[in-house]
Amino acid sequence: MQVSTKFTIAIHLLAAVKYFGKDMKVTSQFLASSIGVNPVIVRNIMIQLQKADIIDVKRGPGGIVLKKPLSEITFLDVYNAVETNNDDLFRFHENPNPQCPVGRNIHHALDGQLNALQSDFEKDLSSHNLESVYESIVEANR
Amino acid sequence: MQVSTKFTIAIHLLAAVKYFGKDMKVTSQFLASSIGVNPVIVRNIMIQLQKADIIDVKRGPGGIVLKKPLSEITFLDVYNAVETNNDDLFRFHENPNPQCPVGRNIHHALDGQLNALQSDFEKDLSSHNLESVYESIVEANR
DNA sequence: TAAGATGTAATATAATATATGACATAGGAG
DNA sequence: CTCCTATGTCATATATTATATTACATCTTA
Repeated sequence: MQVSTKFTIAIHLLAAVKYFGKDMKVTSQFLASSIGVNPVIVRNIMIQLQKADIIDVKRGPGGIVLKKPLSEITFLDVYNAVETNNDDLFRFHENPNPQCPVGRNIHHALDGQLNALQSDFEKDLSSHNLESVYESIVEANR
Repeated sequence: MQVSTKFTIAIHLLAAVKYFGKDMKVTSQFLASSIGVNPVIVRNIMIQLQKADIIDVKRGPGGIVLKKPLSEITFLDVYNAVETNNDDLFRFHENPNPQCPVGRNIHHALDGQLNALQSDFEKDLSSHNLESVYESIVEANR
């Protein structure tokens, strides 16, 4: 399994909004060209980031605005905004045999540890924020 | 994204081998029935667990043997054995624009943190082992 | 040598990820 | 108030992955 590219695309998108936002109008078309994907992909991610209260999007003349400083946007915020399909990190096989002493109890025996692992992963994600990504890009262009 | 069911299937499999192995011959057919999946799925996972040096499989009369005590098999061992398609946890969008100051540097600006997150996740996985899963199943059947 | 189990190939299906064109609609700019 | 531009959204297409299944060759022990 892999985290989908929507995650890195969203981070790229947010860094680009911060980088270009003060000088020019940032559109989905422009972002799509910087990221290297179709504008519709960008628009869909924009919608997800809006729902997560991370950005504000104005229609008409267009314009994307960050609702928080990058230092307050964590990788977990972006991950949750974008990976909305399933809230369980681990997929469990669905038909363990209830007649079997192992099959009957495997779910209960595992769930606690799987949930703990998911919490750990989320905690790891929340310990990173977008400020350092942006800074690193600014640094590289100096 | 989600970790595939192969992960929980492999854990179920190993717990069942320990649980039943001393009293009876454990075959892929039997395991498939306990787990609730096709025997070929089980055999393929058996092959991956063999390659990872976790079990020994004898042909002919059949028979699966654990090569280590469950306490020495971590979730990371199982995860690595079974999730072999990609060794990167995060998939990166492939065509950031090299003409763009952000696109040109996003990879470098992110890679360090993504690798750190992967290491954290692997460390989390390695802090769990199969002994407690087995114990919990034994306990439930007492 | 026969039987039983694994190793493996071929194939089918469903779900997911990603890409793309088309167009209705909202909302500033003039 | 009208026009233009960019977003919101739909429909569809394609590739990849996950899972399921049948069939059979092959190995090993009894």
